[in-house]
Amino acid sequence: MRRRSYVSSVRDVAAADKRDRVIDAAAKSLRKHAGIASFSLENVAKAAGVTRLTVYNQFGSRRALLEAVFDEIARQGGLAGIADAMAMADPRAALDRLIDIFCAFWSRDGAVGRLHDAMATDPEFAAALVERNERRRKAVGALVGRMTGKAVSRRARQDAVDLIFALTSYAMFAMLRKGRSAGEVRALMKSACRGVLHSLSPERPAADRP
Amino acid sequence: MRRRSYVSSVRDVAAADKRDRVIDAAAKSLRKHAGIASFSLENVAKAAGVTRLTVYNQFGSRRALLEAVFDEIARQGGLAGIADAMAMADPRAALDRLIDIFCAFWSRDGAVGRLHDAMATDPEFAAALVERNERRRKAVGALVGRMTGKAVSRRARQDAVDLIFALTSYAMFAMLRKGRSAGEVRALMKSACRGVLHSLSPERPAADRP
DNA sequence: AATTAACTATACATGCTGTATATTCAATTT
DNA sequence: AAATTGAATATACAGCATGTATAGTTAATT
Repeated sequence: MRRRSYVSSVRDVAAADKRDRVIDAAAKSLRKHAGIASFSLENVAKAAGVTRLTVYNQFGSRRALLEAVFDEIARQGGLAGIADAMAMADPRAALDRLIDIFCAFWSRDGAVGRLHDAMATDPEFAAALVERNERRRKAVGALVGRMTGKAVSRRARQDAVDLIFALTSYAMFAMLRKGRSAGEVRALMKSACRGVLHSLSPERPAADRP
Repeated sequence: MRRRSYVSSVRDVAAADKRDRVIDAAAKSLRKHAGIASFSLENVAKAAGVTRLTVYNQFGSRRALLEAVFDEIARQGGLAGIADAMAMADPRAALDRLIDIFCAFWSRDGAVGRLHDAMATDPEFAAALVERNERRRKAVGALVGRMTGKAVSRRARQDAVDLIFALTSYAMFAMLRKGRSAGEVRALMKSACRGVLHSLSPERPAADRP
């Protein structure tokens, strides 16, 4: 029974500190090991110098820890620049900027790839990441909307948005990464997106029409 | 010690039969359950009416069973048409045909998606599937080669091949599937691939050049 | 000085993969 | 017909994972 309340201070700081240590250890483990399969709370706890139970006290579940790791990486990850990009006058330049931002994010930390792998085994975690990706989808949708006049059908616009969303996904980044520098991947992504937009634009030259 | 040899007949037939039953049960389990996480040899064995040990006797490991399921689906999957497609005179038409074939394959059996999910947790299984996908990569490479003259740089050709390979992957199919019929996905994939090839072709109109 | 809350130690339930051993039993071989 | 073979079984075990439960420790707060 709780009769006194006991709020904050040194206690909370120490807990937050330990929490950070656990997240760090988890990220390091994801970065180090080859597959998500070898990621376990046991190893993370050991690496962080705490008990496995402490991890449960802090995060509640494996899934919650993974989400915390993702959010921490996202927090440090330069995604703040998105607002600036969206504020640019030219929507095409803004899309290029978005691609820069997300490619930097995808390549920033190797743990990101493993977190995407975790989507395969944990549907609820997958839903959590999908939800976080909606921000990108919305951004792409807004930019495509600004680029296309009313001559373009709703359907064609939706196709373009979905295509660009897929082209700028982590899955696509990972597929194109093999044999390329990060810069080359960025350039290729931009080129591919331009191609999508090109086939959409009403002022395309006659030679392009079917 | 073996002193007599004892070859084939009713025994082998029964074993092959049971093997098929196990593969069927595994495919059904993959189709039914939401995630690859709930796929276990225990459940498969139970569903197939055999012991878990029988599964091990037949396949040796969880991974080998998954590979067997994939190969069985591929065997029934209409991939035989690839040779015909490659024999077509027009490489662009051939690519369209390839996209039809692979989209049909991706959508044929829901288990295919779960098998791709299994790549995340089992690197060796992932390698096995990647190896099976090389056939598609080679086909795309050959078609792009036939489409491009020597005016196109090796690098640009490689970019096009990788982009089309990625655009025709299961991952892309799955991403575009949401909110679309299989036919719409096919059409969208074809359109996207045409866009890639378009930006590559030397006889493109002046308006397209940077 | 009493109380609170985070952390720990330990144990347990459950489920998975993979290996080992002994046994059953129908099909084959001699 | 009798001996032999081999797939399938029954049963057990080791190892590792997640998640839960209980009781104890310790330092900050009231």
